[in-house]
Amino acid sequence: MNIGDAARASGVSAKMIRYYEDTGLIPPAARTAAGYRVYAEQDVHMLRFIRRARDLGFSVEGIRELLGLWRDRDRHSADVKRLALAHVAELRQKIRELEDMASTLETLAECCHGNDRPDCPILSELEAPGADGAVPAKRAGAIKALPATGRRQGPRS
Amino acid sequence: MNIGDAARASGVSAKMIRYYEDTGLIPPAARTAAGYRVYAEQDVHMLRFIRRARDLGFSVEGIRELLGLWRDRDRHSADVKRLALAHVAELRQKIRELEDMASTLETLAECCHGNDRPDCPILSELEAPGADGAVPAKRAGAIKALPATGRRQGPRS
DNA sequence: GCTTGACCTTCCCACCATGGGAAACCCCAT
DNA sequence: ATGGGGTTTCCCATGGTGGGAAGGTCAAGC
Repeated sequence: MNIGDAARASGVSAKMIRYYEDTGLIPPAARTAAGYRVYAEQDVHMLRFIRRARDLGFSVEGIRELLGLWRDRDRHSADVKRLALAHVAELRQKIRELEDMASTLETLAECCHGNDRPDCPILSELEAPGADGAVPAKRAGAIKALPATGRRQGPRS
Repeated sequence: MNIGDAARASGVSAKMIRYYEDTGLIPPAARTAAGYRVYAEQDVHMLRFIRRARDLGFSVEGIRELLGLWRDRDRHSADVKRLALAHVAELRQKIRELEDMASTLETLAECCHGNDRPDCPILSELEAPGADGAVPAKRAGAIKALPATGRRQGPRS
């Protein structure tokens, strides 16, 4: 199986498969005499594992740990659980931050007439925040525009 | 006022002020004979505006639009409101995706004994998803490790 | 005046995960 | 043998942010 077939079968793009190999997330693939990477069902299995972990929002580093446990037949499920719950905590933290932003902004928008006049409480608040601390004090980064949802190189869509 | 002072006064790091200038988000600052950037209160005002918009999760491009409206005395508050509500919708969308991930993972974790035995439903699900579609089909990117919350160059902390 | 330390300048590099594209090569079917 | 589609490596871009080096500047204290 060539890399393109593995990509289609796993839902991980060929580009990313090479990247995962480069960064040591997955072991180097076998090669044909001509240098083509060759994949077996087992490799596709692993790629699918990775793909699903990404779908659950794990970072590549997180996946590295998950893969370690996956391959370790003597693993303790407690370790997996700990990893998973730590990730859930991160997700919930992020959700809280986004929710704070959204509700603040929504509140401001509700106060805005939304007509053809220039006065606008949203801009006023950005100019000089009210003492009510409507704008949260903490940074959490912009909304990383949802990276093109939907598998880009998935099984022939 | 030099760039360091403007940074402290606005909560935007000197690095980022230069970056915003480079990318045209803010106009080029005046310079001393020696080439030092010089800022007036008005510039700090604008930087604070930017800073607060970032705190609300706006992207730099979004801020570019906000700044345009801010500077336009003939703006329609409806345009500001539309921008704000569109951003709220983005935030809520992202929240939904993260919430899906978190709840899926939490459910799986609840089913995991979390002991010293190797069998673990979390890994099983990653290996081969149950037909219940526990793993969401869409990608939303990993959790971009919360970028160092707290103003890094804030007003003399 | 001279030194010292804090500041400023530009330029390059790194992160993370992903895609785009070029130049070259390979394989298979007609 | 030719053409089309696969593959290889390599470089570049994204977005926002920081780190750091090499060199210029300024102000305070001696």
